[in-house]
Amino acid sequence: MQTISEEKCKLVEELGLNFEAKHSLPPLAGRIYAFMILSSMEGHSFEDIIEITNASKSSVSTNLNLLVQLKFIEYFTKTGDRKRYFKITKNYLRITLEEYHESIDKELKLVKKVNTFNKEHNPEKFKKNKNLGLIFQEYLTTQKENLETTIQKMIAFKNEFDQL
Amino acid sequence: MQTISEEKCKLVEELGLNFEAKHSLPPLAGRIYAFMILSSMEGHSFEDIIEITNASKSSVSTNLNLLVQLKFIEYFTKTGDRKRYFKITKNYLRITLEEYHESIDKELKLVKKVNTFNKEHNPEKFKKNKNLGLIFQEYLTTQKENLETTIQKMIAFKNEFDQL
DNA sequence: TAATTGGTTCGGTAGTTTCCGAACCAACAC
DNA sequence: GTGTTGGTTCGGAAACTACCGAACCAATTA
Repeated sequence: MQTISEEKCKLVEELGLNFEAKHSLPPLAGRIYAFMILSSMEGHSFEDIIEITNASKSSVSTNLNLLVQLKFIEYFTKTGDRKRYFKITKNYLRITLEEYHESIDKELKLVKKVNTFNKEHNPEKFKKNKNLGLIFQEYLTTQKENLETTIQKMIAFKNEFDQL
Repeated sequence: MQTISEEKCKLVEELGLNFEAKHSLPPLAGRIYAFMILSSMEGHSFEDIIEITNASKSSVSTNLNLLVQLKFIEYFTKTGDRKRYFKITKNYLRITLEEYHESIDKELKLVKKVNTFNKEHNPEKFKKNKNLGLIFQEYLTTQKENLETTIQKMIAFKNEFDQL
């Protein structure tokens, strides 16, 4: 029976809630993901995760598969061992950023649409709020650009790292 | 019976879903808020909103009060008229940004906690991922700073505007 | 062959969310 | 007083979500 320290347990809950909210995942998926982030790279078996999360086989199966599908985690096998071992993907930070990027891009497009709509249909309101609207739009653009350069940085670092 | 154009109707749905997700609001609250953003500043009565959203009195009441409490919308009255008229608050963009700020601040604190934890408990993993982790942390810091300057800009503009 | 292991699929259930209608309340009109 | 208007509160229904257990399947072992 595997146990984890109380400190880790608490952090798993906190992180889990965060993932749940940020990526709209089911609670169990959030906890599994959080646990993986706080663990050594070696990989955890299906059974390990059942024990640690205190959840059923079926729930763990469903949520592991979900996380794999979303590329947050991946699994590997060992020769002469039918088990699958799970760990976070090497790219999990980049994937997170790419999700953020998509989200902000969507919001930016919406804001532009709204501005166009109001400019046409509520011209007085648009004039009054024009500058605030533009400040907001500018903010989103900056955030998006920062995301893009960060993603580039990560990719660059990854390449450099893999050369070693 | 008040009706709105199909174009506006579609945009309300799209924007509504976005608010729902970004601020974790009930769907109806999201739609009401979206509708307000796309309307003239004049204010809409309780009844207007019932007709436009095709929702019940009770649901509209609940969700209007929620939006007021969250300061996304506000209401005013007219002398000799018992009705309340609702419109988005002047600060709704700033409030949105402040919500984002709180959220990113929370995430940044968590990331730092996780880095500290892994540094102590999974030193090899930490060393491997150190740079990626720091890039991520740096990204969050930049986003937070951008939010802060944007909020300042909005406040500054607001003051300037009110002087007129 | 049968038994075990590792994991998936399916049906159902408990819990939660969102909404509604009916009853209600307060203010005003008659 | 009674009736109407503007809005709130409460109980419950419908829909959705997250999870579980049991049955199942496929690969391996005996």
